[in-house]
Amino acid sequence: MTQLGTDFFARSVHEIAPELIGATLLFDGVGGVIVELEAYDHEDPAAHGYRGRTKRNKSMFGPPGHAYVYRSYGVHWCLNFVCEPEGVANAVLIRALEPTQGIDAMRVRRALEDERLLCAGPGRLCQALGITGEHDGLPLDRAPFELRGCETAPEIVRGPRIGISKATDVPWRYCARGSRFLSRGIRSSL
DNA sequence: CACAGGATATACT
DNA sequence: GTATATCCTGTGA
Repeated sequence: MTQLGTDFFARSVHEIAPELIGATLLFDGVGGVIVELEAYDHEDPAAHGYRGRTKRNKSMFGPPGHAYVYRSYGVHWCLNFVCEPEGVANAVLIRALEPTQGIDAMRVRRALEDERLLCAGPGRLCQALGITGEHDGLPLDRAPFELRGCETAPEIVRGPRIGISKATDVPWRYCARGSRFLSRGIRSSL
């Protein structure tokens, strides 16, 4: 298992995104395998960084290899990984995990038995791991975060992104093929 | 399936 | 200032 550090994120989001499928994300020892994510780049009208820096998205403009945590619909927290180059706001939205560690802790936080739904969505995942706005801007290669690559890359399916109204034509959603822990099903478009 | 919940940002008057 | 949209989810029809 390789520890994924700053150098891993020092590349284009579109290279990084598919390589993160199958990686293990832990937060304070709780987490699992990434099975779903989406890429957002700085020329992307659907991305928060597209219209420039604000108080909410400032950590998107910070150094790569750090977390960008934002509040969605005033209710949920969502976790992104900031990618190179610094200062233009490229990031990967983590959308779903397959729970492997600390499952009992996640069940308590989510008040939910069903393992399949513990981390099946960006807001659910943050609730299960206990990630909030306090953790915005933290480095991913240091505690409480832990991020490890996998040795054998899983089969990947790409498709259009979810929950956006702009740039819906680009297939920048990546999923582990056949995973039952996805936030929603995917119809492979390419 | 529809829709409320409610912070943050932008686009209006 | 008000109105509308948003990288979502739980609940109830």
